[in-house]
Amino acid sequence: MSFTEFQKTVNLSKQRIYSEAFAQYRQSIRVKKEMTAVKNLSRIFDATLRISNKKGFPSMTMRDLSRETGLSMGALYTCFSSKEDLLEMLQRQGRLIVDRFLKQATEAETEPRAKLNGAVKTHLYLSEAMQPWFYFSYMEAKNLTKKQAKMAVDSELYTEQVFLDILNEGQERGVFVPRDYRLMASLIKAMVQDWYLKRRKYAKRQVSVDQYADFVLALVEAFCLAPQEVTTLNQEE
Amino acid sequence: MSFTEFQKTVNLSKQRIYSEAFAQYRQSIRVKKEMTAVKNLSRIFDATLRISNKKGFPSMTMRDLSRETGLSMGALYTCFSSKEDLLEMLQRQGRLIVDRFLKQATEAETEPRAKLNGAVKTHLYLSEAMQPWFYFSYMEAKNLTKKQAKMAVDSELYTEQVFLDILNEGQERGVFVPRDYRLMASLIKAMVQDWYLKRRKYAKRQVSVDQYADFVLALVEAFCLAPQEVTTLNQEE
DNA sequence: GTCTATACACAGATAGAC
DNA sequence: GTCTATCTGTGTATAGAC
Repeated sequence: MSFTEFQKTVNLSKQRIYSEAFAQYRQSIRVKKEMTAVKNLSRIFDATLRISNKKGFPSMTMRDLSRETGLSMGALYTCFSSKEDLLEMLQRQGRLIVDRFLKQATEAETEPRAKLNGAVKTHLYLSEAMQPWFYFSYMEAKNLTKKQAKMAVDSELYTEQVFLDILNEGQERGVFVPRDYRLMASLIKAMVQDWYLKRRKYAKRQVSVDQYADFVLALVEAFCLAPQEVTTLNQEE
Repeated sequence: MSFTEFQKTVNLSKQRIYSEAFAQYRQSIRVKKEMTAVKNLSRIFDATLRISNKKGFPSMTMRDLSRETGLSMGALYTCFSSKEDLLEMLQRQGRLIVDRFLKQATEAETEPRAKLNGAVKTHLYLSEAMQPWFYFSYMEAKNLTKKQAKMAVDSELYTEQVFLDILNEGQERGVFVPRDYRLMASLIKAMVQDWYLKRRKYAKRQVSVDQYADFVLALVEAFCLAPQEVTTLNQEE
């Protein structure tokens, strides 16, 4: 799947998930009509990401948010019960989308190299399609409650584990040579993160997400691929 | 130089630089005796890093800082004129140390592979010796003034340029094969940053800074080294 | 449901005693 | 030089009119 197609499916699923978010938070939300709630919540989430990614969530005031959304303070507080509650909702709905996409994507391939390729591309595509949310989650991790922070760390470790499992399986099957794959998985994660953390730098240099993905994969394979696989690769070309 | 030796030289130079910081900020500091100022400033800087790296600089209150340093609010404000001023001083003194060490380190080697090795190790050692400051600078970049933010970005690009120059020179001399070295330099930087951003994760897994450095270098060389260099490498062993 | 006006808490900063 | 007590601004959150 190309990135453009991927982007579309993410946007579609966003709408569904906003509705689900409303259902889940119905208790803590005063607004009763779903349409109003979803419409406002999506504006609020977008505005929160825009403002927070400029000056940080703790420095974003409710008056900032009121200005950016065009809603009054009163209207804002019918959608959430506190600033902390807003953070939690934003956090949760983002993870909902991410989890859904990552789970479905890892099931497609079976061959280790194709699996690795798929995993890296899915992660990069997803972080590109939801860049503001990924950036926000990384930078505001400190402001989360203990429970929320643990979930954030867990989901990061889960990602790493996906890479690690693929690398280990590849080694067992003789596709990859023995290496410290724990460390390798961490570094793949680090490189994937750099893509959304330094989004502007790469945009300025006109590096596309596909170029980035291919480069990271080539780098990792140069280090991990067994010699016979490299030969196979050359014959294919 | 081993990391332990490196650590010592950094600590020595810290003392000198605190004195210099005092000299530089003499105008905006009310305290007159150098000894008092330096003693307090170093306590304040350390406490600021400790608190901010837990909850973020904007969420750190002056009362937090007062508690952590054991100094009263009044005493704090004799050392700096505002919270923003404190941020600027901390930022500047950190960069002073970093610049000094990076400049002196790049001059030592001439051969491309040794140069790359030296550059990566110096960066990792320095970020390890001053981990709280590096973490702080990365995370609080949003809170800096425009001028300060530009300096932070510049110094990041400078680092990348150091790696890029080494890689390009290596390619010209036939030690490295042709690659997109702009992107390669960015990824090296990303991996170096991951070391100080995820300090706890690596500590928990008992990965030492030397292990990390060696792994990153092996990964990069597997991708960039010309075939004849790999042969040379194997013969050496 | 949405607005305006306001309550209340707490932040940064300083004055003045010692 | 350092302390305690206090000023003033601004942030979150809500009450009540429309």
